Amino acid sequence: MSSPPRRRATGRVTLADVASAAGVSPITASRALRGQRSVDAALVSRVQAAADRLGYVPDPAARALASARSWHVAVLVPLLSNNLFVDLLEAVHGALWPAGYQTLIGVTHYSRQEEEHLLRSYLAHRPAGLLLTGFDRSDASRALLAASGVPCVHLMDLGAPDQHSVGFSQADAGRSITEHLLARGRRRIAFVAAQLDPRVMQRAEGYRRAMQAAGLGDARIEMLNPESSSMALGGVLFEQVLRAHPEVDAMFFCNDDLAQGGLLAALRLKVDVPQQVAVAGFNDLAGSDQMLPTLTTVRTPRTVIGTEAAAMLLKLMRGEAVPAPTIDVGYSVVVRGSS
Amino acid sequence: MSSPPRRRATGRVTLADVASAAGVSPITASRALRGQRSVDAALVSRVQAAADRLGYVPDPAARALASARSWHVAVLVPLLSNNLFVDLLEAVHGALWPAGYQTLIGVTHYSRQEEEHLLRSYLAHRPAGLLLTGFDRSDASRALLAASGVPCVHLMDLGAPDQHSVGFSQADAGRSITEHLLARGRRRIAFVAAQLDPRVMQRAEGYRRAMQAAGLGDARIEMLNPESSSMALGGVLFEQVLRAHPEVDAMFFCNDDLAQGGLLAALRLKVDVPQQVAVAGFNDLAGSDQMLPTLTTVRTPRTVIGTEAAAMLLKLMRGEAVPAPTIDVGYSVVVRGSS
DNA sequence: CTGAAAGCGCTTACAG
DNA sequence: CTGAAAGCGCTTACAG
Repeated sequence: MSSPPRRRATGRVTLADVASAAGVSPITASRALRGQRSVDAALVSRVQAAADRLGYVPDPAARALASARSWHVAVLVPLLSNNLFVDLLEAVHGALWPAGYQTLIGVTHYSRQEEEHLLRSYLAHRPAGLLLTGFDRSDASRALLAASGVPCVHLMDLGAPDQHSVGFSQADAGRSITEHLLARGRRRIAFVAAQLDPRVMQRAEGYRRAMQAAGLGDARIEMLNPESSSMALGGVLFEQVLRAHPEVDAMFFCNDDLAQGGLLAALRLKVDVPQQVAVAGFNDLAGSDQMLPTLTTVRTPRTVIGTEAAAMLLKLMRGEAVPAPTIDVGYSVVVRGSS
Repeated sequence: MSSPPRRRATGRVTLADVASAAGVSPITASRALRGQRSVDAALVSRVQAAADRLGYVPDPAARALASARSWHVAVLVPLLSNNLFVDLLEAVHGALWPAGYQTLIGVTHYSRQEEEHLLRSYLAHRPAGLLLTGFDRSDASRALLAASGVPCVHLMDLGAPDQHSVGFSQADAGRSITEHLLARGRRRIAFVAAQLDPRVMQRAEGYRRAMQAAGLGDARIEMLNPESSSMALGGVLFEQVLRAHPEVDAMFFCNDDLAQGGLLAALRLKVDVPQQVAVAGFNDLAGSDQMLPTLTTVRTPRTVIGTEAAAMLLKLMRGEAVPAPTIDVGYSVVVRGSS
């Protein structure tokens, strides 16, 4: 005497339901729905119709388990409170979603440890791909990545040819905006920075190179503050620089939020910008074109970075070849009223 | 003659590996790892040790498939480019992550259709819970939600008692800030808005009630623009209002980014704030305390909303009772230099 | 081009 | 308190 089958029905419309409604086997239904060739066109449309009629939605968990892969792409960014990364994420999502991938967002707060923790967790989900900001990570993170074999593209910065990356040279950009200030006749140029993450320090390096090349290596003034970047901090630093170095005739802030804060502090203190001191920022964030005076800055093409990185990752996930491991999207100096 | 078993090994350390290493059955290992009572303490530590030694990471897909539930919580917000929602997300994530849940972020761009699409997709993943912004959604979305039975908490706004929500009265907040301007002696108060989403329109309603109550119902001036909110648009609207209604002595902008743009336009146009026209915003976004003059606004406690909503959802997901379906976290009027 | 069988890695539902 | 069996819903690998 056999007992009745123990069922654990979830009420879900399954592939088997679709298959029997269409009068084919589950495998054929699966292949038809996934658009695999080698299925008769007539069958495909019959399966498609049955799926539509029944309101079939594939179960991602079952799919992931059976195929040992998923349609998740994890994107790790340092912060969400900087619009830069939001723009990046929107672009990534906009490119990945139509291709059927789901974007998982992780925030590292510029911490190697948090990144490692997130990586471990996301990797357990067998993501189809990974998008990481920059190259600064722990050895353990690197090992996890290598062991996972998950395709990975790095954002914002340019890496060695053995790694995939889409970005631009942060150092060159820092050099260019400094050269712009030099070309405007400024000599006592201060570099003012917060956060001090690796990309900020590369901009610092660019600043140093430009000053050196102009024979002003000795005149370098750097105000480096490890706190997180904000308009309020920008105002504070603006004052500090002027107090410590009244001779300063220009300030290059490592990020626009600092620069905007600096510009507002200048208004408050009635420091004439750009007459007394020119001001430049970095990233061209929202509002920079609205300031008084409008802010000279470096426009960083994060939307392009997001789109191109997603496209590269899509290729890698499909096992296709990518033309080049590194895409340099460049940057541009936007000259406005503050310099 | 039986053929060899067909294996599809993924190289993963599985629960079975842990179990055999610990000398117990997979079920016992599973229970031990999940911290279920009814497992001998000695066994628990043996299993734990084996898991640690082998570097076992549970497979979320297998877990989701077997248990018909997941550890995903989907959060749908209108935008990421408004810091308000970023703060909200950080708070939600901060409360959910330690509890073992993974936050999936979806962006609706204030579109009912996009929300419906996202909902359909996320629901296929059997999320453990859902966090939605506001109450404005399509009938199809409502039906999907109801049919899914997934616990759901609504953010930012207060709903009917049959729905779970954490927020505050947008209308009351709009009324309060208008009353503040009235108390300062302003009479020709303009309401200036963009985006025009439901919460903005509730603030408009609060403005109207306050004006009505002050006997100024006829003096209402409303500048409603459906474009998305930005500092640049705030500047444009500031000018438009002044041109169309030179008698205006105060402007209540529905969001701080607009108000900041208005303040900068005032500087540009040399309109004296607050002497000639007072300015108020909404949300107390980054930079509002840095403007010249500093911006009077409504501080909205989005971090509290995120934390409380996550806590409520956690209870619902565990099947626990919640004290009340609605939590009103309130708001406060922050009076600064612009009014 | 199509399908019967087996398996992915876990947990539920029954037993004892 | 512990376990053998079955099942979750899909896809891979092998046949034909």
